Amino acid sequence: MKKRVSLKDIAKEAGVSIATVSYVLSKQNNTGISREVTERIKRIAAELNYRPNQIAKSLQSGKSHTIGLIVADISNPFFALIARIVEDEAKKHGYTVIFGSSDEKASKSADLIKFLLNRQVDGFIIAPAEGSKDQIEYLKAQNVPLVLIDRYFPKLETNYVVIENYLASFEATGRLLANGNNRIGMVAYATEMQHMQERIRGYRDALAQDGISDTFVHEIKFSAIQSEVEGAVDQMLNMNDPVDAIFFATNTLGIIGLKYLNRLKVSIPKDVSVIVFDESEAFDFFYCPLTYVKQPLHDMAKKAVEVLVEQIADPNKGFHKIKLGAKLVLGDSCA
Amino acid sequence: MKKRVSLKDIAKEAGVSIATVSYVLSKQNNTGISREVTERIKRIAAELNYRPNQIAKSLQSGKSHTIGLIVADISNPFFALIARIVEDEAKKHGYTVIFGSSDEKASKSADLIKFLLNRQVDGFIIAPAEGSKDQIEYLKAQNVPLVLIDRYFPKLETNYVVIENYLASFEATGRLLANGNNRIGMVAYATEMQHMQERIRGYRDALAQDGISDTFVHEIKFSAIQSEVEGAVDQMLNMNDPVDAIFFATNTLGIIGLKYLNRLKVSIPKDVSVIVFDESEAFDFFYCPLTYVKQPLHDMAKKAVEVLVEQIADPNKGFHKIKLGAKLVLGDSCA
DNA sequence: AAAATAATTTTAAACGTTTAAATATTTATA
DNA sequence: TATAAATATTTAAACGTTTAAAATTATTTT
Repeated sequence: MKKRVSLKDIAKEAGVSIATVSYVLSKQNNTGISREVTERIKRIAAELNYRPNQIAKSLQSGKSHTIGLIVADISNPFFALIARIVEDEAKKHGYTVIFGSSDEKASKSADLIKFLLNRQVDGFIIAPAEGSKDQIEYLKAQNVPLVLIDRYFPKLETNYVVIENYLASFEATGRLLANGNNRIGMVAYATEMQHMQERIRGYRDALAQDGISDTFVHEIKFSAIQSEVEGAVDQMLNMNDPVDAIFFATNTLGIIGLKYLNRLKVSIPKDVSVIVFDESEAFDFFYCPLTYVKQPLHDMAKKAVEVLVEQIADPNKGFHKIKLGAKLVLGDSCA
Repeated sequence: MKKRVSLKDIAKEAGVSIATVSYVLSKQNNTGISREVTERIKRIAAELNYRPNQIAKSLQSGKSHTIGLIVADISNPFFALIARIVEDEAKKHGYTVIFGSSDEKASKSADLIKFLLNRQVDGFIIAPAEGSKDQIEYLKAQNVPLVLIDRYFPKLETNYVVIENYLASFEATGRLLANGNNRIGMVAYATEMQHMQERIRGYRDALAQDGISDTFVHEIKFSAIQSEVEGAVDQMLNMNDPVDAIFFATNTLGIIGLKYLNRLKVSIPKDVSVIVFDESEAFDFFYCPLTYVKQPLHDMAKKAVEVLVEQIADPNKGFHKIKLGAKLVLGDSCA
């Protein structure tokens, strides 16, 4: 790689000191450098195609103007979209994004955090994995600006931007009930993470409010999603008194579950009603327009960047705890 | 943000010079530092939770151990998957990834390249946008290691990892012909980029080889994808002698086209046959299993990282020009 | 024309690291 | 016990930037 042009090169060419060049090039105006020298330096900088070395700037300023984004999996459309919005919003504020995928594993998350800290990111946006609470606490203790997204730890004071999982789930389940279903199963992830537990609680409370005591929650391990979802569906359909509705707690669970229901030739909503938390391009091709919970992803990601940038600028502002509402979009999948 | 622990802090604590600490901590062994001092320094470093400042290392070494990834849109599953694989492969080689989305615009691509150069990335993996040829030439002239992915410029000597677009398209079109279709339309993007032109050429040659002179290529502008795809489909179906098959040249075009065909209640493959270049989660929900071209995305991304890392290590190795085969996966959508 | 003031430019240190070269210390050899 | 040799440690410069403070030069003011 060709040696990059530095202030030194410009200084030599212009016959002035490095400092003079720096003043001219890094302050917008009023630097006390003469008009003539200013112009000469600017001309030479342009001629030599000077590009400031951001790394040197970072070392000097202690700011990298970089934010670390940690999600479960950047190839999951849910997170990919978040990443895209974070990228755009961050750029608006002059920040670059370095991302990493934790695969929902605390160990990978820890590696990523270390890695990104070494690279001196100015702050983090994290969709925390289960068991990563101590990592977040560590960052807090180090006063590293951070915003949790999508999930958070209720017992930990942090900035976060999440959605009203309980309400959304309560509403979705309520819709199934209102449509006459009363044996409603739920397929969720096996995780203590609050967002998932809230979705389950919303489901349970909705049933309880209707005086229904039979709940069927199937918690799926990340390590064997497909087989466990299929097992859960099998179980729910093969009970003595099978379910008449299934509520999938995420995008991925819904896709896998619906694919399996297709394979079983279970007809929706005739044989069983379905609601999915999250949307997906894929659902547009499902023969039956789905009823699903639409998360305000754009707002969530945008807000997260805003909060983070604010925290970086002034770490002593109080915590931002933001819960956004989700919308139940009605299709024909729960009759 | 709390002041980070530096070599200086450790040195002071240990009563030795910074250099000694550096030798102990950065060389694995045989540094000529006494056993006793070595152990003391290591202990103190651990106690203080020392983390090397990667930025300072980068400044000193001239290597950032970062690669820039530029794709059209990170939220497009095609690129999101590439990003994920690049991330994983890069990490294996000790590299971090900074990504950016060009939205197929040369101007955005130029901004991104500047931005990433300022951040001293060691090299680039780029899915180049139309009109970005001069940017790539500039990077070449500056001897910045780079690998093009998915697309390339035939007249420009660079490293690239792409697929055999012509062959794949030829084969796909051949399949439509073999199944008895002979009025075959194609929906592609309006771009001079070679990958798209090759797909169109493959389609044309396949028809020509069968002695069919009626070709219907609709080139869609990025600025109005949905309306133009729908217009193209309308036109193809409302001709005097309508098409009996449609070949969508990408993922996105296919999804939009199929959604529209659904809305028109056009039945596949009864009313019209369909093949799509690329796969998508969404296609799994389409009522008719699709015949599609499956790209070896994993190999492509992995190879791109390998080539880039090799180029960074030794920029004088010759260019790697890699074309991977794609596979036609048979469904029931072309009868 | 000297002194005071203002305008311009340079020096030098700093950010945190690496590393060649110099120096200091210990151990071995004669 | 000098001296040579080997071992251990430090000094100093460098990477490219910023910026306070010092120095220089030019312009006013008396």
